[in-house]
Amino acid sequence: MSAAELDEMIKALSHPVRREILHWLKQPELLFADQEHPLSFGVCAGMIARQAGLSQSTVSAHLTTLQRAGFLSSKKLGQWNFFMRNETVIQQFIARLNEQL
Amino acid sequence: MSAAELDEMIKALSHPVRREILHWLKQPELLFADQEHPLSFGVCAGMIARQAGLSQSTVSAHLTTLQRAGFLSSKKLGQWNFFMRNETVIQQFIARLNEQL
DNA sequence: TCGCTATATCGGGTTTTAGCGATATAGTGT
DNA sequence: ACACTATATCGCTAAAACCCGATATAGCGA
Repeated sequence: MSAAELDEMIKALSHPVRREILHWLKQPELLFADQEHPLSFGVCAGMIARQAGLSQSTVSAHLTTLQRAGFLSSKKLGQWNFFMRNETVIQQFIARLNEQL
Repeated sequence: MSAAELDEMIKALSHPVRREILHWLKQPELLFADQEHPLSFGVCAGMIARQAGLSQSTVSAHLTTLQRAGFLSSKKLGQWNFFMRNETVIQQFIARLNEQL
């Protein structure tokens, strides 16, 4: 993980809504049990937008930010885009922060 | 550590210069060995400014941000203000991030 | 094809952040 | 008191981030 990548990751976490999204996706069954598609695919963007209470475009941008930083991966199925946490990256980030800080 | 405090801490880390400052202060003897005052007091603002290569006022603001977030503490001696890392807070922050994220 | 849904991207207005020089505050030494 | 040093704060401009509605893209179903 380069310094530039670390920078992008920390910036991605510097917005409370993005941290919330990451947190929600830790246990999707708590908040998104009503999703029509299996949660094993991830959680689709619309449900996350509804939970956040922000506009669709705003939340889409937040998801893009989290994905670009590497914290989320996405899987496109039909017209839906499902997002899930990238646990490996998250752990690497914490470890890197631990030694870098 | 409240959610608002965590937010302030992450925002404080979201600027690369502020992360560098924290890093420099981890082993002050590597970069600030020429300080006239004992490094046990911390590192004075002027030396940090010189190292950062930014204006005095800008670096002073960065130091204030880091201090408000709790990452740095300062000790005023005469006309100098010495800054040092608050290791306890830094470790608490990492731990909190680990469980929150 | 047409209409509907889900999502991404664009354009623009508002807010926040970063940087600087100038100034204020305060300590030091003469 | 005066000059000098160290640092914080102010006032400002520039850049970045945030949010929204509107539009574009693409899949789905009739």
